[in-house]
Amino acid sequence: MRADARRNRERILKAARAVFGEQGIEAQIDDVAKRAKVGVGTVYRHYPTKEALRDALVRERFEEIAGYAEEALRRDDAWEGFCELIWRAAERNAADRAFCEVVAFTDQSSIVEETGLAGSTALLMERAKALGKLRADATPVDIPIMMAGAGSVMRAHASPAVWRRYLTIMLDGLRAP
Amino acid sequence: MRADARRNRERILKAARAVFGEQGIEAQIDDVAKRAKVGVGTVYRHYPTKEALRDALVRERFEEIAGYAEEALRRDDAWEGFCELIWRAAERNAADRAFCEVVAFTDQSSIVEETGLAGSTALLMERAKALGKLRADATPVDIPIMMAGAGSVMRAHASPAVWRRYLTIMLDGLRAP
Amino acid sequence: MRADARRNRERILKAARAVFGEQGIEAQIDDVAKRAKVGVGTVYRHYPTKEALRDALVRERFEEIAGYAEEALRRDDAWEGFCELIWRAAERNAADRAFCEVVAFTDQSSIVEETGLAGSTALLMERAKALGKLRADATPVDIPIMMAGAGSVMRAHASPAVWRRYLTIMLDGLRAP
Amino acid sequence: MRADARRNRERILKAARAVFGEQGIEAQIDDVAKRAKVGVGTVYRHYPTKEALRDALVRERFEEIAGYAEEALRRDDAWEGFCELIWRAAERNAADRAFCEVVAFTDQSSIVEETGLAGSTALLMERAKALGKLRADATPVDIPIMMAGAGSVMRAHASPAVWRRYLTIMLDGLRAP
DNA sequence: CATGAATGAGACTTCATTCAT
DNA sequence: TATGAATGAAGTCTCATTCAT
Repeated sequence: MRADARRNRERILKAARAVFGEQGIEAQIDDVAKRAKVGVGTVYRHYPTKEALRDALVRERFEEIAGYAEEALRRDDAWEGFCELIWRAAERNAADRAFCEVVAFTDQSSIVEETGLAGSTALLMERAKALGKLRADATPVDIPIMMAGAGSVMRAHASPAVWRRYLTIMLDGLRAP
Repeated sequence: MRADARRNRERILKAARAVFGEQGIEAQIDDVAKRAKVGVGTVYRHYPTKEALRDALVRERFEEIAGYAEEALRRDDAWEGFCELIWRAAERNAADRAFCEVVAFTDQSSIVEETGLAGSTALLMERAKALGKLRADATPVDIPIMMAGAGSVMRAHASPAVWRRYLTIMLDGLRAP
Repeated sequence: MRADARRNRERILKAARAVFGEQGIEAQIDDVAKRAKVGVGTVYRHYPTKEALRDALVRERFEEIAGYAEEALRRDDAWEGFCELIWRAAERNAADRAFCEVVAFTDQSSIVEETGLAGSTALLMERAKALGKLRADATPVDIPIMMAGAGSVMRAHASPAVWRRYLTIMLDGLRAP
Repeated sequence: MRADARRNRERILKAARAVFGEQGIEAQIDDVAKRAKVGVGTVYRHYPTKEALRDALVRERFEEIAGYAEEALRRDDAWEGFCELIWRAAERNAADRAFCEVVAFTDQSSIVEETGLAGSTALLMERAKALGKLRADATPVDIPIMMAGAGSVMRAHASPAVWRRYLTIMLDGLRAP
């Protein structure tokens, strides 16, 4: 890919992050283009539909979170790693309106699978169960569920205190009795 | 209000319940009117904006749930009453796409307040705490939070098993340690 | 249908006739709306797609021509009736750019069938053959063929003399040897 | 012109023939470039507009047909030569969607003139008239007319039988009575 | 009061052509 | 000279809301 194309692609992604983050999935491609100081056509050249752009953003974020999961796996206490993963992911997502909307309303399990997040989380949870700290019946699907829930709580209630409270309860619910 | 006007209002509400329930907030007023066998103008006469109609539906549902809360208050064990309230509300909401979307994405606390649901729940939770069954730091805002979470889980994952699992974890998280 | 709706529908059709006639199938719906002094939405209410509007125009014209065919059937000499039909249809179409384009490039046989033009023409041709004036191997499909040919000649060559010459040759070709 | 430039020009023409032939005038320059394995810029360097490229293709074809006309002139019977010319040209054009569209909708007489096709045809027709086989009032403009008609028939009706029938009638119409 | 036709801003997307690399 | 990324006007269609009948 040519240097200028890569530069533009970056600009578009950056602009998209901002615009989607502020306005949610309803954000307009024209606004993204304007923000990126690029013609609409350029946006469409890189991402052939609005959905493609949105998915790129979502995937990017899940890749980042997959990175957190890798780090969490390196911790001694898998349960603590698990909790930290959840908290870090949530902190990261809190300001991103579109991401919250997407995970809250659509099943993103294929992306979760592809980014390796599913795998790492499964491993992490198994270990946490082995430690007797995670409830035995917890499953990897609980993660998307929590994220969906957290996403909507974040969208519906401005205050971080509210979603933090939500996560606290949720994690307590997941702790082994 | 004239008799026919009241009748129309009822028809509109009924149609709106069906249409919004099936199609979510994106549903069109025209469809509601068509279903109600009424002109769009009539819908707008009763509910000046789409939001007004949606709010009427939401309020109606919260009033129903407030009724459940009243019943729950009459039970001997407040914690059991609380759990039952949550489960009944969830069962009720599960099939209503628009309701899920609304509670998942917007703060409906004023309606919750006005319908008396806030008050009953507060009382119920106090009693459950007194029994030592609800965690001491639980607060009435946890209810809308749970509903937001459940709403999004319901929208994102078709299977009832998924949101039931979600509620189970959530209620376990709320149980006194 | 309400009086104002019918009036608008008429205005739209009239505007469409003019705009499509002048600019061909590429004409824009916005222009039709502007010409009809009506919002775009109104055009789309009456004709849900551009194609629907175009088809309405085409059908209208074929109905008119089907009327000519009825008249032609009432003439004593079927061959003369046939020729007259062709000439009248051509005169009618000559000024209509979109119609020429449509018949020149797309098979409109279903509309030809539905308007009854196919039937009348078949009858007319049978009689003309019985008189020994139309070549025995001529078939009703030759009509759309002639119209396609005439349409393109009309579009490609401004002068009426050119397409009249075309029709003359064509009809001579159809005359019994 | 440099050797590689000439080579590119050839590749572009070849690709354009294929792409326009398949998709008609609506074909995109990008597709031509892709097929030619060349950048769009290169196409535009050789042919400054889409029309220029299309015209090059049309001219090329008319030159080929002019060659047929030369051959036809060498035949003993000018009328037979004329008929053969028409048939050969038609067979050649039938598979070329863009060519059909161009001749069906635009007057290409200047190209017909420039390629010498006009001259050869005029001569051929004069001779055929002298033989008493071509109708006396036939003129060289009848050729583009027939081609326009045939082009549209070819586009509108998939089956070769249909346009062959068209040409048969047309040639019968041109035969001296 | 009821009706439903009309409105029109605004959304997404395409593609001929230009121009930086 | 070649490349192909960038441009952006323009086109189709939608839908919340208004208003004439």
